[in-house]
Amino acid sequence: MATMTADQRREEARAQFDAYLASCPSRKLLDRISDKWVALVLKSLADGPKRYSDISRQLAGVSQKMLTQTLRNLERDGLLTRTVTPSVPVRVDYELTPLGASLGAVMGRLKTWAEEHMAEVERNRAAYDARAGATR
Amino acid sequence: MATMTADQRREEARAQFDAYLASCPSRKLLDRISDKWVALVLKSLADGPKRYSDISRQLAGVSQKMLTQTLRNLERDGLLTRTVTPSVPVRVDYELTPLGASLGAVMGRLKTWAEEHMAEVERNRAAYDARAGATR
DNA sequence: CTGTATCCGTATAGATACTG
DNA sequence: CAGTATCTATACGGATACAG
Repeated sequence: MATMTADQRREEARAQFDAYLASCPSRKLLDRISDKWVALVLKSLADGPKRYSDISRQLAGVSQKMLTQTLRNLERDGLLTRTVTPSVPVRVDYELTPLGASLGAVMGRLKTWAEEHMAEVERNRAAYDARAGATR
Repeated sequence: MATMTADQRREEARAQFDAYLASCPSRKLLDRISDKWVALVLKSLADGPKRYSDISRQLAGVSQKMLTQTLRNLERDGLLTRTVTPSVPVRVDYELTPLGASLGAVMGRLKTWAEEHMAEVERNRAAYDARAGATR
């Protein structure tokens, strides 16, 4: 094997790590669920199918663009189904698949942890900032 | 109460929803853990304390800037501790707090779901793309 | 009603160079 | 060894206008 500079070795290690990350299931999952509206859509659909406008009304902060984009991505991944009723005006219903529902259950675990511990995190953060502010 | 246009009502609903989101523990948690390197750092420290350079070597893809930033944020939130040993050269050790370890455990659930189901998600995605491609 | 198309401002990650 | 400071490119969310 030819000799390599430290820079070359570093670069190779980085490339390998990036490849590892790209194939890592956990990483892919995190990329998917950390989209800003995914968790909220999953939660909105957790208690049954809903129409586009219903979801839109429930998640008052979401733009049409982002809602459509989020729904499309979730449909693409098989986490929900999209059913078009060609009436006038058209009606589109979204419903979680079993796969989507099971992901929703896991997200529920996160929610539980958040409700139990985020207040402590907030306190830690405030204390840290107070210390940093005091020494400045 | 004064009358409001539909636009005004919409805007108010959006403002309220944004406020709700800002105070939602789950949202805050998701914002924190979806930082690109948080999960990896938690995992790296799961099996015991490590030095800065050790983490850096293990996560070959991370830049110094992002690693430092991630570690600082986690320290700020009380999820890990930072211990400086003023030798020459300096030595800095990072270690999960119990809070950080408990978050790591929850992340483990996500990992399990990912390992069990992400392959199916990938297949769904590929099938969806194949359909979309065929009709184009 | 349920979208699509386009533009724009900002936030973020990363590269690079420098320091105690 | 363990950072800090600065710059840049890109991606992303959001606003707006339009359409089937």
